[in-house]
Amino acid sequence: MVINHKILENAGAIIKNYIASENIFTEGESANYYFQIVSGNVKMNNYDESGKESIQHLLEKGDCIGESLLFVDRSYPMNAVALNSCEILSLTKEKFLALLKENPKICFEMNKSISEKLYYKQIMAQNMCTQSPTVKLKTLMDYMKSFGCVEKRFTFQIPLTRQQMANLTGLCVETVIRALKKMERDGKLLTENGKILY
DNA sequence: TCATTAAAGTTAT
DNA sequence: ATAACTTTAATGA
Repeated sequence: MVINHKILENAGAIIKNYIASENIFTEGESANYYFQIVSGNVKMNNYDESGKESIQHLLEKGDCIGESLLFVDRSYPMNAVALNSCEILSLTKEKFLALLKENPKICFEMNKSISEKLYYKQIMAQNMCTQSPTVKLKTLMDYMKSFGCVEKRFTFQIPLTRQQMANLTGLCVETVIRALKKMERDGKLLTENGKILY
């Protein structure tokens, strides 16, 4: 969790509820709130001209959404969409910035949060340029696994659908499936009724 | 080699 | 039930 729940509520944050596929914000809007997930999952995405979806980030409980836009005078370059029922704490930009000014510890946590997302972006930016689909998927899965507690081989279940992995890497689903099968053949991962163990 | 299209099977809502 | 996801196969850049 980036900011303590109580602190946020004391600062004036309220809980908003969202249903699956509901937009939290959309591309082009200006950022007026700080959002932090209490429960549920959220994706940040874009669509290209042909309608193909690209997923920027997948977020879960404790993560904040689009916080970097609160520090620059720009509109959102992507959408934030609830993947399931979500409870999200929201605090106005003004109150959020005031909270940071008077609380260095929270400010530090915010830096950590933004840096973590930047780290992911840096890894993926390089990844997207690499040609090989297996390398792209390996990089993505290594990153996901780095959050898992257990380090044993084939114990971490990738919490993504193949469709999501395709949208995260810019590959098409069919290529993801073929690449994963190849990796399974090469003993890089295990599969258990569709679930990927890495 | 990978994307695209199509078609069919499977899972989740 | 219906939509979303998975898989296989054929074709083309």
